[in-house]
Amino acid sequence: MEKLTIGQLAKKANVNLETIRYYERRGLIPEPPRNKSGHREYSLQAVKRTEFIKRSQALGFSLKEISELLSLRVEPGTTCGDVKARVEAKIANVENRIEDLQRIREALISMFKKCIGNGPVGQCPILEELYK
Amino acid sequence: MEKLTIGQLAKKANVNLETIRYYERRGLIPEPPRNKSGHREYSLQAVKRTEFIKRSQALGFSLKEISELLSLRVEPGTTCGDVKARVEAKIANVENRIEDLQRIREALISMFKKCIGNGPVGQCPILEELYK
DNA sequence: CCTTGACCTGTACTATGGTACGGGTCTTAT
DNA sequence: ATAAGACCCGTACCATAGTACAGGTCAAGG
Repeated sequence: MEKLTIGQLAKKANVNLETIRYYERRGLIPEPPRNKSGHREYSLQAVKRTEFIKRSQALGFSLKEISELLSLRVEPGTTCGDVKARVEAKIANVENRIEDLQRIREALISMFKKCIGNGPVGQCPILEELYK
Repeated sequence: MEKLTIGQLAKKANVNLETIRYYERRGLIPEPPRNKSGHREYSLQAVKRTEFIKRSQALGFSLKEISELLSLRVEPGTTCGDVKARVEAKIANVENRIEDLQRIREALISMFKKCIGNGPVGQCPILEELYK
């Protein structure tokens, strides 16, 4: 069974070494055994765990939510539906954020159109609208 | 000319009193004159300034960007086009964020569909996909 | 007279997700 | 033998946008 140092794990998982120690402090990565010098010894499982965290982050989950997902995996009595519910909630959350941004986009575009783009800033319709 | 205390300004602009002092430290609100007791004395202009900040924030501008917008108003030689360019950049930025979120949404929905939703968490296709 | 409320200053703390650094130990190669 | 490199721990620092709190002053009302 291959063993990795923290530096090797960081390289394999493509994260900063300090990030690994941070995830350990946050409980996202289990504390690994130590060798006789007190150095952390990781298995290849730790690479997968780290990648899981990164993939979940890329899908919009916070580290707190990721801990919860990881807990689901080990809590007795948890079903697939529990995981599915998290994903469903996240989908709703992402959709809300998209709608907020679309409203913002509309407002910005409407301001943008009002401004001819030349002339002094004193009569800028954009600033006037923002400034009331 | 009506004068407002910091508390009255906070109430009128619907923000926390500490937020006003924070904006002053950040240079977003000019330091107002003081009365004989050293208390800040605001004009009604300060309400407008605070509302400008809040409106701009709601459109996705950071406090740093808002300071820049405010500086444009007073820098000599600034044109309306300078403001317009900021808005255009922000529109592009918002559109990018929308696209990112839409990709995330698609990925989440595809995971969601793969999961039947019953059965133990051990075989959950969502966790399997994330965990690789 | 003295308490209450609103203000003052400066600093610390919140959340989020890390990153950096100082000082110490341990292994490995030259 | 010793210097380099990787690791250890604990703490401080980064950005963002505030919020809270301690300890002090001041004016007005009961």
